[in-house]
Amino acid sequence: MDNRTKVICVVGPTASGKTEIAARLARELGGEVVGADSMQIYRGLDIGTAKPTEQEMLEVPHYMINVVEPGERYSVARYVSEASRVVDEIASRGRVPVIAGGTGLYISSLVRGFSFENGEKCVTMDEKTVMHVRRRLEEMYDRFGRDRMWRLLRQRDPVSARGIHPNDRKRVVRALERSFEARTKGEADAENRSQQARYNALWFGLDYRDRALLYERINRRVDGMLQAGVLDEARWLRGIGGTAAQAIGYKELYPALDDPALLDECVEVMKRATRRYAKRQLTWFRIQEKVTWFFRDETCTDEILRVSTGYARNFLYNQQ
RNA sequence: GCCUCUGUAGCUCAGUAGGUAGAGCAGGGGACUGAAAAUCCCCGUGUCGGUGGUUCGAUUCCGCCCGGAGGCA
Repeated sequence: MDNRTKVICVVGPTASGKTEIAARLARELGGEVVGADSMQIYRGLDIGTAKPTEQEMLEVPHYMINVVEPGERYSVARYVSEASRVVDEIASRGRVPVIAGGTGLYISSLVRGFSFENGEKCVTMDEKTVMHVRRRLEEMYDRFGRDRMWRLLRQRDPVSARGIHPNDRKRVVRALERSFEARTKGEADAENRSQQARYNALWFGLDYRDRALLYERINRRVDGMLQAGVLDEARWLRGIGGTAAQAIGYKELYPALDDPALLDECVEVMKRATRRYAKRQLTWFRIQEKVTWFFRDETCTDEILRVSTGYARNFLYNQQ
């Protein structure tokens, strides 16, 4: 008997219509939406991250959106701990958690219940120390070169080294950081992998059979963001930084803030970055999760809702 | 109408002193466990405009035809 909490997940690339489908699906099922988007987490990044509208959020409760200030650092670890509390709370009221978002790492980690704790009696570095060690390791990487750093990693944490390319500075550095803590990254990963997922999830995915149509939608959406005033958001965000500064749709526009003649070029770069991101999202969901896909150029929204609601009801009430 | 240049990958172009071709961009596939909208890895066959000719062999040389650009009238 499986008594894990049941959740519905709605995933897909940007501009595939997750927001609308998730909200309507939640309404049909008597559910509430939990966002799984690393950038919609931030307050103030509204236009560029295509957040649900006020109206949509009034019609059905939304969580994990607008929860931190842009200057703050955020992470999967924090997301999993905060979002799982929200999911449990929704379920405890007898409502259905509908987790929707495009950040694969966040949603997968939440559903599987990855633990990022290091164990109670273990040595865990505090925030300041971590950042200091990280900076030192980055300097070393640049000075001594990727091969020496990768070999060092292999020595300290062979399991992680096997899965990390020497060119991937970010991961080599992160794994080395962990190698100074009690459990290495490799050990922690293996432990997480061996556990059963925390939630019993039914996955729905949105995509286009014809990739070109998705890309057209992305291009049009970017044009729409410009009209809606992303440039102002970019101007405001530029002075803030933090994890939010990584968001697509702002950093690409910075050059145009100083020289408006560069706008067209910046917009092209922004569109391309968004297209590539969409492709990465698809790769993640196709491979990492067992998703039931709906193709938006094949099935209309109402039909998708009708079918997915049916599957979801069966999953929630008739199984086991 | 005449002269010159030009037609090669989705786009911009390189190249073969005749042995069926390669870069950049676009694009495709993949990895991913405390930064993830981040970070990283892999992937280049296309009637070389069409059609005749020379040749063992033509995308490459020659003729004609069809596009495109410029110049002269």
